[in-house]
Amino acid sequence: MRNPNETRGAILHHAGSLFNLQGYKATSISNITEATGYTKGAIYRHFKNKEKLEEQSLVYLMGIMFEKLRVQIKERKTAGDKLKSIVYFFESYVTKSPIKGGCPLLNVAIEADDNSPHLRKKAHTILEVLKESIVIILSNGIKFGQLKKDIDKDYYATVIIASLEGAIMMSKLSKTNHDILIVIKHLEEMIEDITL
Amino acid sequence: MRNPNETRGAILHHAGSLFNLQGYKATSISNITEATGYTKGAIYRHFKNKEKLEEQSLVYLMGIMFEKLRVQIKERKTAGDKLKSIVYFFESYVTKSPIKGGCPLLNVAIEADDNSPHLRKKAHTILEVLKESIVIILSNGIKFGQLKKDIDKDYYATVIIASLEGAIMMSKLSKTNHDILIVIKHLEEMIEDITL
DNA sequence: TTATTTAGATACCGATCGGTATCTTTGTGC
DNA sequence: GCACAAAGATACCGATCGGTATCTAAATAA
Repeated sequence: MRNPNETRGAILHHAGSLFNLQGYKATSISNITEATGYTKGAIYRHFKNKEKLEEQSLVYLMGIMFEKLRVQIKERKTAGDKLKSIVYFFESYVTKSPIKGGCPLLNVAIEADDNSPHLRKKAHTILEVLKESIVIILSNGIKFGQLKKDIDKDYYATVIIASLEGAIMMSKLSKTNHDILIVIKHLEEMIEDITL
Repeated sequence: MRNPNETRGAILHHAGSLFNLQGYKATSISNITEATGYTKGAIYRHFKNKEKLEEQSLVYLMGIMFEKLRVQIKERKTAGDKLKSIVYFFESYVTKSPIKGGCPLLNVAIEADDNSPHLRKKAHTILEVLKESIVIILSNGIKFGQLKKDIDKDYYATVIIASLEGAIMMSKLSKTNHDILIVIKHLEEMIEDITL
């Protein structure tokens, strides 16, 4: 009946959801005990303190997102289609987010930049991983003759991420997907421009 | 010696700074008493409760930003230059932000979307004002023959805001202006494309 | 079956939260 | 100069915060 791994997973799951929805600082341990049904004793057995729980929850959330994204990318054959699948993945944050509260990277970046250096550092690494995975798609696209040869990979990776994250922010405020659909259109054209 | 207007202004100023830097929920009334030198008695005389103080502080912050932006825009003659001045204004959030903590609109949008409906609503209005001011520049640019005739104004306004806000987020994590400079380059080219 | 370890519950800690009632001090109109 | 109103300081409230010490109950090894 008792399963420590399952308990730990349930805590991470619910804590991650709450952190992403309400914010890290704004979510209390009590919120998490209520959501999980476990007590403080259980939480503090599995996590040294709230700071560590925040870190692990962020890693857990991003693990989910990257896994979903990886599946989407893998389904497509060409670099252009792979890039577009990333774009559509971000649109899902708005319309049918796999995790309530939208993009965990955006959320943690805004909350953790000045205070919470531990979260900021982790978020920065996550951003680098995301950027790098786009760069790799671009590199392979060039190698396999699907994309134009002399494009600035860092440039396109940055523009894609920035405009999508910004659009998520706008869509959060308007509560529609109007803004992100516009940005998607823009990025689709941009991707077409570098496709051979 | 005693000046209620000055007191109110000082509270708004310091509260606004702290809210923008640490977050609204994460900033306590005590933080504000320490920053201002005033006591709770003074704060609660001028503001009904923390919620109202948050709202007024946001309005105060955005007032500063819009005023600075307005000056930048007014200095330029053509629509293209006016648009670029907006872009450079956003870059200043990263390199020499007029307010610590970066863009108040981005910050409040991420923190206030799910909880704090009062802040979310105000933030949404602010976003609409920002978008509308870009649309007006585009409209005037068309009217005065500086921009191409049949451009989608909403499209360009949205792409500009989204990519700049997203770039600010990225620059916050990397603690450099690398990302926003890339986005600026992208937007400069985009603006050139619609300039006659 | 029993001894031992470990997962989780319970009860509590001091600190801090937002908020308020009350008091003192300052400026103002007469 | 005096009465009054407004500004701000002080002291306190109950609730909640993150965290811990201790206890009970369940799984495991012998």
